[in-house]
Amino acid sequence: MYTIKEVADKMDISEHTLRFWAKSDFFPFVKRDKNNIRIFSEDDLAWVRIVKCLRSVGTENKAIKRYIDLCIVGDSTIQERYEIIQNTKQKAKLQMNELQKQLDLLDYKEKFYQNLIKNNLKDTWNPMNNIAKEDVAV
Amino acid sequence: MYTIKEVADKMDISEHTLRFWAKSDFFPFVKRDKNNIRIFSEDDLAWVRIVKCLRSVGTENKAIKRYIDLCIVGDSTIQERYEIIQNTKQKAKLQMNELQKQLDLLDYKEKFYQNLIKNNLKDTWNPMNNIAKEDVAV
DNA sequence: TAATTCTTTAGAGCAACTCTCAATTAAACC
DNA sequence: GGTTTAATTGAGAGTTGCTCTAAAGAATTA
Repeated sequence: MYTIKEVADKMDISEHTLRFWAKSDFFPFVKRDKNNIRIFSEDDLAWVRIVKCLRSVGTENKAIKRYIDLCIVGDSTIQERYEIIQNTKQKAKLQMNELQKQLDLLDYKEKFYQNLIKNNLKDTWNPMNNIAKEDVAV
Repeated sequence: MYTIKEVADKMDISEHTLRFWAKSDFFPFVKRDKNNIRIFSEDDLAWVRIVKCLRSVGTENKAIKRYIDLCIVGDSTIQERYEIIQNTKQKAKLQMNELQKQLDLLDYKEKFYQNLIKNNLKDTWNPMNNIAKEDVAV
């Protein structure tokens, strides 16, 4: 059993965000103690985990709520939930490819600056051509 | 030479976003034609590319503007720009790891639902335990 | 000439946080 | 027992980064 702060630390999500998510009905089964304090069970942590997962691959909060509502309905929604997970996975893979491309560009940039520094070169940039020619590639 | 729409198509960024970035002074060298229409050169595209890169790994717009201003200053800022790129690359790598973890969870979820469907099983979820036990792992 | 298309700017609207603050309660200290 | 300290709560204001709308002005097309 965890307080919201413990969940925040454990899952690396801010308390503010967890409260915002709670207010958005993302954790419909979290109980309160006699002082109205939220107490997360291990099962509740699994909900936090899937919400964090969906959110961190860009799923809109409205769609997350939809998924949660489907879970609550039960068996009859298994197929739809499966499709949501499939589509989300597909989106996440595209994000991977995109992120790798950006990493490649950062890599190129890093080497570009390394070369300038190592050889004590001047940046060939000037206001007339906007950017160093060597810097345009990739 | 490209209009903003052509840049939008070419770079897969919305016109709205490009205009917002332009208003944020991210493209200080884009010229206008006699009708005040923005004309992006190939060099300007390189700026768009690096802005897109920094943005898509989560760099704040204020920090992007700082990087651009450093570029404009010229040679004396090469070291600082190098460090920005290094730090950004590091951040992007962490994002890769995180994204891979979320992909792993989606993978697990996908198989979980596949199994339910294939074997015509019922979701063991019920309101008393919040979530299917099989669904808690990872 | 009129309608349509494209671009422009200003500014409203929106999603998803992020932060502040006052109220409540509990625990720790004097 | 009284009081400072710490944690949690909800309401609501503020922020970031878009996203969309609307009106104005050219240019192209019918």
